[in-house]
Amino acid sequence: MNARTPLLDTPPPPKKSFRAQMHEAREEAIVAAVHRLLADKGFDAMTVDEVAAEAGMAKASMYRHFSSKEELAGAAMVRVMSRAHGFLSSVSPALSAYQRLQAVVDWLLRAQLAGQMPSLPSENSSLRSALMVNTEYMGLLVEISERLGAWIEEAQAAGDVNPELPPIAVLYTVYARACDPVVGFLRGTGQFSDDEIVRLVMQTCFDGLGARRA
Amino acid sequence: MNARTPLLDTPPPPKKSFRAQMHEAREEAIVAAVHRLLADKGFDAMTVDEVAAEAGMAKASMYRHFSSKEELAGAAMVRVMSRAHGFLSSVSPALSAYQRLQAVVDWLLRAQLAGQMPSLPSENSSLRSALMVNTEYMGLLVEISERLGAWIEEAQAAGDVNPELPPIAVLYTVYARACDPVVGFLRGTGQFSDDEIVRLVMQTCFDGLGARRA
DNA sequence: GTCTATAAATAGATAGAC
DNA sequence: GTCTATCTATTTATAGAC
Repeated sequence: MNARTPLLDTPPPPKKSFRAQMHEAREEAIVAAVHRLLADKGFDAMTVDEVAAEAGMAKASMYRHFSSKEELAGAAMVRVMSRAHGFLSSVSPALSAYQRLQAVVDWLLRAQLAGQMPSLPSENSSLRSALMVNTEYMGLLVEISERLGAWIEEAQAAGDVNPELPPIAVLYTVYARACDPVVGFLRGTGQFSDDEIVRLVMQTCFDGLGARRA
Repeated sequence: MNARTPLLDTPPPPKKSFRAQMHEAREEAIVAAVHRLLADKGFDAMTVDEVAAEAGMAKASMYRHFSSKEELAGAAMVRVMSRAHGFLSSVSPALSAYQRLQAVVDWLLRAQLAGQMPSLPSENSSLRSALMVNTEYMGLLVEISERLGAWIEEAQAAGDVNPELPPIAVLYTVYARACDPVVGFLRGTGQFSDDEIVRLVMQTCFDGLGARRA
């Protein structure tokens, strides 16, 4: 395909009717509600009645947009992954790979503190299989993983990340910060500010519990 | 109280009727089923019908032993805490505090790998409040926390655990290994043995992701 | 004490009027 | 397209016979 035919790639970009805008606004309200409830109580405990109530519409109307609870959660997860992807793109390439990874963990922890990190069900769930066949979700997941994977190998080559660790283990450890219960535990004590919590968890994540002897 | 009056502390220890033994055996079957299902799918997704089926009895019979789903989960959690408490008591006092903490994390990770670690619901759950008023559970939790807390401070005094970290943060980080999703992720790849998974997670836990420079 | 049968409430999902 | 009203299945929990 020729680069001189952009119309074929982006047909009518600023051509949204009023109805279409309303449609998107309502869908956004639904996804936002799912996003919040998913972070608040998880997929199993979330009910579609709650979602409809929080989105401010009738349940049947909601089902015109999304045809199942799994699809609702999928849309919310795509939103989360989109934001993560957007953040990755915003990280300054001037930073070292190690610093970029730290920025990612920082972002994940702050997103969790802000109540924006959905808690997915423990494996063996209907949601897991629904997400696996969600091409938009999986595409974002793969792209994020590849980008982070490259950063990890770069940081290992630079001697900043322990080169003995398999990159996949480092990647999963970074991902796991998105649902690290230590964040909630520490906040529950009431002894720490959000900044302190982020600092503590980041320190244990990158430096470990053990003392670093000189 | 005099040490020469043990009967007052342990009234009729080996005085169990056959019926009482059957009673306990059935209760154990129930708790074991809850334990397994809780680890498998979590509290919200677990149904009492499943528990009764797996325990091999009618649901109504089960309700004679435990009067609610929360109580079922509470009993299973008490069992988990009892095992943890028993493990703590079995750790050799000859080990350094740091080594004892490592033994605890090792035990938690292997328990999770064996599918014996219940996944509790994300805060704001009926189970949380039920556990908070379960005196047996809370008593075990406090005792375990105090013992681990002492080990942590001892390890910090010895210069083995980073003394800049608040002990409570170290404690929570240790606890969190019981539900670390990295374990399941790594197993899902099929690339690592259980021993390798334990080694990798323990390394990231105690040494962090960052390289340890000489 | 254990069972079968059932109640009572709630879940996800749809019908059909407007 | 949105709503009210409803369906169907499932869930927690109990009644009552044995």
